[in-house]
Amino acid sequence: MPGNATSASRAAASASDRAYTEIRGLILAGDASPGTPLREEALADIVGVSRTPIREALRRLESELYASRTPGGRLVVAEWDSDDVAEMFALRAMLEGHAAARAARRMTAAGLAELKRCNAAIEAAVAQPQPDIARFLTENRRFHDLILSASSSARLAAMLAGLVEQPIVRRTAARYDRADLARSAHEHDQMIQAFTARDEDWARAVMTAHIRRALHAFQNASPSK
Amino acid sequence: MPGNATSASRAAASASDRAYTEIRGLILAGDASPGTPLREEALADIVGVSRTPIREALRRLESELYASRTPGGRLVVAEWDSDDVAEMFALRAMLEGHAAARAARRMTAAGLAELKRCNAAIEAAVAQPQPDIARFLTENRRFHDLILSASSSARLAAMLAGLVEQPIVRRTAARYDRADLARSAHEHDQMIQAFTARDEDWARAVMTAHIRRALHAFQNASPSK
DNA sequence: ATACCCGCTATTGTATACAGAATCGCGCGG
DNA sequence: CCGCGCGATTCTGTATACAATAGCGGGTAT
Repeated sequence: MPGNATSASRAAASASDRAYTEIRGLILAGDASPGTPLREEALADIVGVSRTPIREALRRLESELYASRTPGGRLVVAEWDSDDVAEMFALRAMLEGHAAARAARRMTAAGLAELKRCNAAIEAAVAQPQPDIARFLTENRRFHDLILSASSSARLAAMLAGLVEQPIVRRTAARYDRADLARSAHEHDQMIQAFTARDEDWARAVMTAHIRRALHAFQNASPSK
Repeated sequence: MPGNATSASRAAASASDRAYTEIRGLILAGDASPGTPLREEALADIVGVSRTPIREALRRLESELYASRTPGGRLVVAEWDSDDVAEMFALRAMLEGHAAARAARRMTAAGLAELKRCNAAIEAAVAQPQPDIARFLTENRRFHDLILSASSSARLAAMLAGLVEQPIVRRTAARYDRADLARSAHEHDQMIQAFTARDEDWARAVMTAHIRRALHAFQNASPSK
């Protein structure tokens, strides 16, 4: 059984993608604290590729604000204060709300059926004696992705890509109690109803509320940070 | 007088930046129509740099949806249909509206004074017998940049960066008649009032209306496209 | 003791070289 | 006559080499 699951499952991706994932992982895990310089050669040694894919990964991380540039052009790990996290949630609420509104216009019967199956899986994961958080996270992500894809806006998808931090979602869900998890599923259900009714405003409002509630759950989970 | 003004004025920027600007220019000018393959070596010859900076420019253009990837990993000039342009305006309206709301909270006296001077310049440019469109565009951009910077959100700035297409703004303004231009200045003035009153919702609403009007001006200017 | 200047080193920016994958055209077979 | 497979060619992905520049530390003069 060579290697661990994480690296094995990503072995097929390109070197740039692996570099991106790995470096981002270092940042999000806190192994590289804010202000730490991101030196290309050092990272190349860590990831095990040359500087070229490292550079591409860093440019991407810079554009997503994981890293910031010093006056002299060096990259350092960016500071993420609570204001920025709140801003990320606010932007997500707006953009995913917009996605939901678009999706309400464009939703197909097949897409709707898939959403229902997906949320049924979420409800099942929540209903267990010990809620299955991992399952919840997987299916929750899928639920949101289905809506995003139903919105048929590549631009929206691109903008949201760098905004939906799974580590943040995970931390949020980890603090959800059963009632919160059930509420989430219920909100998803409301969205399905809004899609069925093709009511854009309703869909937008439910999605916005859904994400803003997540913001406050996250803030309660880590009050000082 | 060697070279032209454009290339001369950008000679100091890095090779990657020049590549980005030049390639984007080719796309926006229509020299490279949608579907045209963007081959790295060919572009390297055109721009006069090696493939490395070309690659960085292309990754950036790809992330901003100027280019899209074929199944095999080749880049081609992306198709921009009227739906996508409308979507860009919609997103701009949301995001700049959000920026205006944040700015209303954070606006300083100095920032407000600068906005007033800026809009005075716009009004002057509009009031001339032959409205000074170039001046209008410069100061208009500055006006919006001032608000964005007053909003103090690096993330918002990053998201809007790829969205505010000067060529589109230019085409829009080119079709504005004097009344439209005056209306623009008047809307700016309303924003200044909203900032003075620190009324977030007002600022957001005026900004949203401002940009949505621009969308319709743009659509009227090029009805078939 | 402190502030400034100079030279060295570390680090990024750019170019080039090489390897692997995808596409296109040709010839073959149905 | 059309479809399919296979090889040559083209293109991208990655590694390495070279150039330029920013930052740091030591040394010196005031």
